[in-house]
Amino acid sequence: MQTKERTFEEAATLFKLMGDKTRLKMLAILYKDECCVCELVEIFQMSQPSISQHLRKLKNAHVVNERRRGQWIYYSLNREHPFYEQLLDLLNTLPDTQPLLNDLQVAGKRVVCCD
Amino acid sequence: MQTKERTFEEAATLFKLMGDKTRLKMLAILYKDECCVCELVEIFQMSQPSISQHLRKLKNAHVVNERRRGQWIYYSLNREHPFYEQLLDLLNTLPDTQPLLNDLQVAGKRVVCCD
DNA sequence: ACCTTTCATAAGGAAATAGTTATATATAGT
DNA sequence: ACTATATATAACTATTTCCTTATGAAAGGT
Repeated sequence: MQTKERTFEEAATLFKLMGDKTRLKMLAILYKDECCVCELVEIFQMSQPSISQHLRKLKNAHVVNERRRGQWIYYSLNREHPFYEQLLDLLNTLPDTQPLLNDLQVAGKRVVCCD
Repeated sequence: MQTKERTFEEAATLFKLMGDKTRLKMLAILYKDECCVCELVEIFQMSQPSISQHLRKLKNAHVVNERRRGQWIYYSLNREHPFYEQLLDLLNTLPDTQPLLNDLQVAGKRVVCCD
């Protein structure tokens, strides 16, 4: 799975981001589909600021993108990230998070927004 | 690179260990060759307790093995770790650490020990 | 204009982290 | 037995991390 090389600094920064259970699961969820903040709040059952702060860290590292759609701000994996492919490989080794999104849908908590 | 699945907890624990620059570099070094503590102290120019504490964390997570040879205790990657192969893939994307070991050799600081 | 909803940011606190120095333990050599 | 070397552990400190609550800003609906 040889990809581009990088410094220990860069790599450690990325691993540190993935070293938090919440953020890691968050990435696994965004791998399935982009999500807005309130959906993640619902999934994680954590305070909204906490979710926002995790997202900000991921955004600052260019691991995720944000885009506003009306009231909602959607986050998604950044496909332009230099180690995006490698990230996908890692996320593939994690439990499937699709059920979480399905549960959200069933509970009517999935935000539907057509822009 | 599909390997075994694991919980977010397990994965996050491993990534957290790799999220520290010193430990990550340490793993990259052990990927090249087993090392004793004093060699790592020499390479990192850090206090011996600091090195030992990092190694203990890696050992507690079964990422590395230790084995005593006389006065020295050698650490090496644990090939039995459930995600050893994946770890190798990741370490392969990092800068080569062989020069560090060569420098150590040249400086006469490489511990030679035949057991 | 007003109110509601969504999200971000600020401020603060508890816990974890990574380093230090000091000390203890284990092995080797004399 | 004594000394030297290698390593581990304990105790401490400074910094970082992750959460909380409180507040502010942006957009939408009436």
